[in-house]
Amino acid sequence: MPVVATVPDKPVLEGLEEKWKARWNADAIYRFDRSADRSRVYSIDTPPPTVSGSLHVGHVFSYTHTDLIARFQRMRGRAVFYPMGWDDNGLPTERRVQNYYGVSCDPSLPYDSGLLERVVRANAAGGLPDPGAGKSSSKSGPALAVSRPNFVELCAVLTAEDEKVFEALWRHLGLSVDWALTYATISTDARWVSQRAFLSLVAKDRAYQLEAPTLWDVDFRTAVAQAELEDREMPGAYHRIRFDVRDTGQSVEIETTRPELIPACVALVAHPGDERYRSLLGREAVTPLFKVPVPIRAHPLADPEKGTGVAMICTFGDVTDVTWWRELGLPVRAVIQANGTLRPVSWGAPGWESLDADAARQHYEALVGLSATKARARIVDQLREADVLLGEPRPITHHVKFFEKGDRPLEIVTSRQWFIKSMEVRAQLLERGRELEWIPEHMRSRYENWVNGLAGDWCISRQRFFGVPFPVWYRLREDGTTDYDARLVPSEDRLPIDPSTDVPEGFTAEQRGTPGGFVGDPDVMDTWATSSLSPFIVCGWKRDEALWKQTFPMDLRPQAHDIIRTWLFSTVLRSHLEENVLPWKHAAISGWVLDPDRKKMSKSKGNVVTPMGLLEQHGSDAVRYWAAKGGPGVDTAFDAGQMQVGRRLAIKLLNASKFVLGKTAPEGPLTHVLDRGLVTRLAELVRGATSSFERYDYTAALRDIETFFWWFCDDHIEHVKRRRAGAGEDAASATSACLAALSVMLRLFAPFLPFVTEEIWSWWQSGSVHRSPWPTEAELTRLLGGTADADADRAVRHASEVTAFIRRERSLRKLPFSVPVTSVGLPDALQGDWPRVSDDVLAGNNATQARVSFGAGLSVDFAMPAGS
RNA sequence: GGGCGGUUAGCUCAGUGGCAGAGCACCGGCCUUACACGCCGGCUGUCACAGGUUCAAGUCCUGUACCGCCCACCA
Repeated sequence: MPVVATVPDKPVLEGLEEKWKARWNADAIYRFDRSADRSRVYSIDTPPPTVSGSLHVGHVFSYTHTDLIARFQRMRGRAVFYPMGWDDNGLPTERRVQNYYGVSCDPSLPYDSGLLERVVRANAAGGLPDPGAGKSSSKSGPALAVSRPNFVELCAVLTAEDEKVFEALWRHLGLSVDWALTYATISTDARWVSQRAFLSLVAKDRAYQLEAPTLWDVDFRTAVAQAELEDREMPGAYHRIRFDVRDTGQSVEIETTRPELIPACVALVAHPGDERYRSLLGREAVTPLFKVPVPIRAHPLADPEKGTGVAMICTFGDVTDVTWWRELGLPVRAVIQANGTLRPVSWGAPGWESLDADAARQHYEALVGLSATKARARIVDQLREADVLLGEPRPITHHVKFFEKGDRPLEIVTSRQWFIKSMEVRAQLLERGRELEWIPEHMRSRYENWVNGLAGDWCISRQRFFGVPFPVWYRLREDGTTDYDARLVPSEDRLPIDPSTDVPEGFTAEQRGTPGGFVGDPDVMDTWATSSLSPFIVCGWKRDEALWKQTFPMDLRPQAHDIIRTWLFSTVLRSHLEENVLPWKHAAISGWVLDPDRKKMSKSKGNVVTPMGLLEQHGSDAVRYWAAKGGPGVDTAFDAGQMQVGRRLAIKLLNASKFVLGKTAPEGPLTHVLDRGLVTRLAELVRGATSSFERYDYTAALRDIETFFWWFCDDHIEHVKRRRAGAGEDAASATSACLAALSVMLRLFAPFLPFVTEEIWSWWQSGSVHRSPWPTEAELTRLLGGTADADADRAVRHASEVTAFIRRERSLRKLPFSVPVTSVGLPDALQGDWPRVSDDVLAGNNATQARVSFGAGLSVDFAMPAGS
């Protein structure tokens, strides 16, 4: 049957995105097949981007990688489960909503059902601000205090707008997501899963609440987890300070970078083996200024090399202080409060005993209410006046722990928090990490590094508003204090709840906050406590048993390497604790996009190109081409040049396809050796590309496919085009081979260049190329009569060699193609293949009249133009 | 300080024991009937360094240097 193709006269790339993204949506070609058997399903745990930030070129890069795999698996016949999520939960959204609507959250307020409409209407004028501009664009005037449910409503309204923009970009990029599966981390579903899974952990005693010293951000006024820390280099100074040793007339010197914590000092410590201080152990020192007697103790963590070898233990200056405090059984004498300032204390009262309470009061009065930094400057003056500061402070730079989103160093504040027990399952988590297939393999060590370095259980409570609330209330005693042991939890069918407005079973709303009544847990969960459940959210855990069986454990977790310690780790943990299984088979870790200076592209450097602008400038296929060149886990330079190359490739595909489809000669069996060689080599290409893709090595697949395609255009087409223009058996053979090659190459390119391949496919095929079967060796060898044709493959190589030689000679002699070849000399080795390829090779080189002879090597002569 | 990765052409990179490669850039030529948004060709190397294993090393081993990342490091 002759091919009927509708080929445009001048095919172009412009407009393909608009045309095909609409069609794919209308035809639902990426819809997940709910009837597919588990063995046929390929499920992907897509990273939900933070919608209150901006998508940048790094997202385009890594999400393309996932899409390449999704498209390959789909064409291989898998029912691909490929949802998109939006991370709209957490601090970034909270900040953005506060600024945008001029509101602040007050969890003690009752829900106001009319507030949403009023606030949104008041803000209706003017477009949405730039999502990235959150921090600086705060509204003037006092913030309107709203209840937590109202605040969450506003978050939902604003993030819905952001999500539309994100979705439009992903569609334009050609991600083959099933948009019917989209989820959001603050959605009812996600809150249900978070609360249900949390209650499950509590029931299994895998989660607990504890009042303990916790890493604390004084600006956000919330606890933070180990995974959210980062170290920053800060200027600081060593202050050498003299403490008197009680009853001896001796003194001892310490060095500290935080002299403002002297009022919080509870002990001094030295190494047990440090001879210099052995005689002091067991004695008491007296803190300067505040005259508090503190014990001098020994602990192996005290480093004789640091400072004077004696350290001041404060509650709490750093995590080592916490260790010392706990292991030495020391009292708490906390001065830093939640907002980072020094709180008032009663000198002389229990716990604040002083040998000179008046002096302590007087010195401390000047410090109360000051931030740590200001208090430090003040106390240095006091120490100097008291003549206990030895020498001047010695400036140093040191590393200080920060909340990754914070602006001031973390403090350690005692507070009541929820924790998930991760320490006790550390060994099993390491085992899970070994079970997981990492792409690339070496990323596993990042995970092991992190698990081995865990310092404590995972603190999941945050003193914020926008997030999933803890579904817990507490009884109030008759004296009005909270009885944290008398926990009230809702029945499962009420989830999700908000304990700040919902009422526990058996109570009335009036009993909230009253003696004998109840109070809701004020906190929300860490955003990772929800994100870690993404497989549970998308796969229908405890809500859709059929879907769960069909999709979980998932096949692929794609993500970047910087969140191995957070998202990947926490997901493995939750899946292990809840289902006792690894959440996915493979983890594909993408690299970063680097700017030409080899630095990670970041907004602050002002070098981020807007993704939509990029797609519009180069075309989505071209940008995808560049992205596909970056292998898994490989940081890749932003390179507009590669996008240009991708664009040219797409254009070349249009033109080559136009040529192949332009002649509708009858098809016939593959009689000609060059056609048989083409198909043989094609089968080899398919084998290699398939195996590369199966190993998630899409980069190698693309390279091989592309190389083949250019050879097809440059050599094969040039050889056969004249034969194909003729008639008869050999013309039919050429037509058949070219059509087969085109069909195969379009399908091979389809994951990389979904728009241009779909466009060309539509010229002559029905249905979507993205739903067509991935090519197989078998379909090609069938054309050859059952087996690959090694002789033909060799003949093809010889043909290309001769052509390359003639072209080189023509070029070196600067002769146009119109000057015909008069004679060709060939090595004897070619005698066997030559008769079968000579017509095509000679025709392709304007050499049809040339004399051919055999001898030692290659030679060629041209009809020299007159005058040369 | 611990761990991981990298170092190959001017640039970006591939190369998984067997003749050092691709694209870009640069230079030269060509409108040959799909494509001038094209085609053909050319130039370009201390494979970071030092040692070792091997018939054979860019590739495997040991060490060094530098770059990047992860983790730890607040007295």
